[in-house]
Amino acid sequence: MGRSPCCEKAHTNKGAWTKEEDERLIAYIRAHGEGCWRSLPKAAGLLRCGKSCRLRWINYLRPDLKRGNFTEEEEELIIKFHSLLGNKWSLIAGRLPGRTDNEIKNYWNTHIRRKLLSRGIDPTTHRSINEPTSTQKVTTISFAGDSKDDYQDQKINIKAEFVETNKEDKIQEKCLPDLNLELRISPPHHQQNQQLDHHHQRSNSICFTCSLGIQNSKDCSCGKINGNGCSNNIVSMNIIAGYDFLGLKTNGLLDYRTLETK
DNA sequence: AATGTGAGCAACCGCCCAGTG
DNA sequence: CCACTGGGCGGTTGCTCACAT
Repeated sequence: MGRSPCCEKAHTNKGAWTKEEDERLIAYIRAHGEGCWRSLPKAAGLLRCGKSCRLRWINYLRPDLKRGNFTEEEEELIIKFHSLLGNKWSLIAGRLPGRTDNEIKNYWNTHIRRKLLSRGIDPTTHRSINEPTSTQKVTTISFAGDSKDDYQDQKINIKAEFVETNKEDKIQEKCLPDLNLELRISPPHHQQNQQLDHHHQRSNSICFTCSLGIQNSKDCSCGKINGNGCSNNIVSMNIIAGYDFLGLKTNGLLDYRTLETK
């Protein structure tokens, strides 16, 4: 028995949504809320695929959407988040209220990408296009410890050194914060806190989604919101430099716990 | 006015993953 | 443990429109 399709394609409309379809979808969700997308089209009297309904609602019909051009601030944020997260449009969208992943993705591909290229910046790596690849050295990847219980000994140190070899690098240095990343396989969060307490360094760290200001995210793993604490096999990133990933000055350490190993 | 071309964007496709029985 | 489902995501497509020729 194979996987059943999400809808019967022969009996579904495709292409642009009509005003009537929009109104039906809005009316149904207002009355019943967002529920099972698979059964929604039939219940709402729409000849559409459930996925299509979901996409239409999330990207265009949701009442909290902000329409119109992106501001300079939003554009800067997108560039900075993209330099950190890559094409994780949904994560980026979570940081920009009223914007959808699809909208950001389109804006990136049509505007920002071209703008960066015209500035001589590779939109994928956020580094100078003319920059020799040899200038970036990744060193010191070490595994230590063989006890399963000793998480501290399972630390993986990955230090990225951006070696300055020409004038372009000096320009690049101004564009990107200087990151010195320490990645580690860490113990469960409560264990780590105990260890920190032991050293009189109680952690007030928050997870990545919380640090981005995303409220009630399902990705939250720090327990500040859902109280679940952290899971095993977490890669945490301590940004040791005096600037966070947005290039903003910071005094303390940032701890990003949701960059989990998969 | 007709045609060509490129940009912008809405929508679709297919894959992935977590949840469930 | 496995099969299946629903939902989510990123990549891609193709339509529309503005502008140039």
